[in-house]
Amino acid sequence: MARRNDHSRDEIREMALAAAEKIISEQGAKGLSARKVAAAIGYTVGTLYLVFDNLDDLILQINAHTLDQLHDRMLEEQARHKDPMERLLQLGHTYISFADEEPHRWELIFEHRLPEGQQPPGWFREKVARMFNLVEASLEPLAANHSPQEIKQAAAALWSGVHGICILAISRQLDVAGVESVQDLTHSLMSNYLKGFITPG
Amino acid sequence: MARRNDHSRDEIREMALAAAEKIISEQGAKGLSARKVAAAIGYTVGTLYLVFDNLDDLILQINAHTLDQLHDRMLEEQARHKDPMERLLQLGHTYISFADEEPHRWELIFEHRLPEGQQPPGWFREKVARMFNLVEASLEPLAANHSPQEIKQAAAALWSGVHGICILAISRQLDVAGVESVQDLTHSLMSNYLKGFITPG
DNA sequence: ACCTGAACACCGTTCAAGT
DNA sequence: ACCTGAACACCGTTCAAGT
Repeated sequence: MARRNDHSRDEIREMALAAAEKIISEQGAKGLSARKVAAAIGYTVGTLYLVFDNLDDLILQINAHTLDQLHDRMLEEQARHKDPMERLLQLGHTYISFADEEPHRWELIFEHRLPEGQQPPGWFREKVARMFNLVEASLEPLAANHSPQEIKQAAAALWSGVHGICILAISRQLDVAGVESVQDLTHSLMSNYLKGFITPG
Repeated sequence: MARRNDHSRDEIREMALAAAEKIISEQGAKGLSARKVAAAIGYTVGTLYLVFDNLDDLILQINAHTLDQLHDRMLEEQARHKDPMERLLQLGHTYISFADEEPHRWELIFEHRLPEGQQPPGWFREKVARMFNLVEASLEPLAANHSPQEIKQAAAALWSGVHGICILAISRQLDVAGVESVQDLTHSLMSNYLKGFITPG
């Protein structure tokens, strides 16, 4: 079973991340374990600790990758529209679609808790901020009569709202609420909020 | 260490739930273990399995209790207002306050995942529905010109929105978005949405 | 009848020892 | 130098055996 020198540090890292993502996608956060990842790439558990600080570190890196994918896709699909309102609404729909297609990986971003008192590293927080900034930037052209502070708050409200729909949809709690189409609900939330926000008085 | 006949089945159940809630409140979901709960009430692990099916069952019962408390408090604090709009807004504020005061217990309701394919029992789903119905009922007097179906959807949108704010606030992701007051954000979300929803045209 | 205590199959993490 | 394999301190869950 000795595989020494078969792979570089970086190769092992990539293999481990890919294997871990597969486990998460298929079985969710509960299905992940260091031993399973190690087995999947043909190494011993100990080897993982040469490449990651611990499981939290590994999960953080998976989440970083997921956030990158999500951000790329939001940019991509938004680029298909010219109308500012449609560009903003598209962000919400892309967010929902992604969560729907990759529920376990999407959930992991927001469910993963670092040990008490520890907070995510700066490079991770920036990836979250970047996504939020996309909402803010897309809202701006629609809200010329508002202060930057008001726009920031509105962007946070919109993102929170869409995010909440995702969470409740994934945990199937919206069934109870008699919701039929999650995309319709998202549209209703965003367009009514925007109508209220933009309309003067 | 033999405690036989010291307590009835029901007493052990209550003691275990109380001990488990304390652990959750203080240390979060990760801090909970069957062995810790057993130790806290002076019994062996095996005893817990005479009283609960498994850990998931225990957590479901904790969550049921938390949902009851939350619902009671929403009713209570709403009763302080007569104005329909204020009654509705109060629901959001109470929801946020509760999540802020009991983050770990509140999180557990929505983070806990049953094993693949299993869904919560009917009595649990009813507790979630009851909370949602409260939002719907409070929205009704404000939306006389809308169909029951539209009101249902609007209630779902409002609840999702407030819920999303809670989640992002607790996981400290709104800091990144430059939000100062969570209660202000909640007010902005609800009042702008309602303005858009109620305003004709 | 009620509860224990030990067992089983798993964990995350560390680190001396092997090649 | 690189990785292993065994160890340590934990898990959830079960169930024969003790009182």
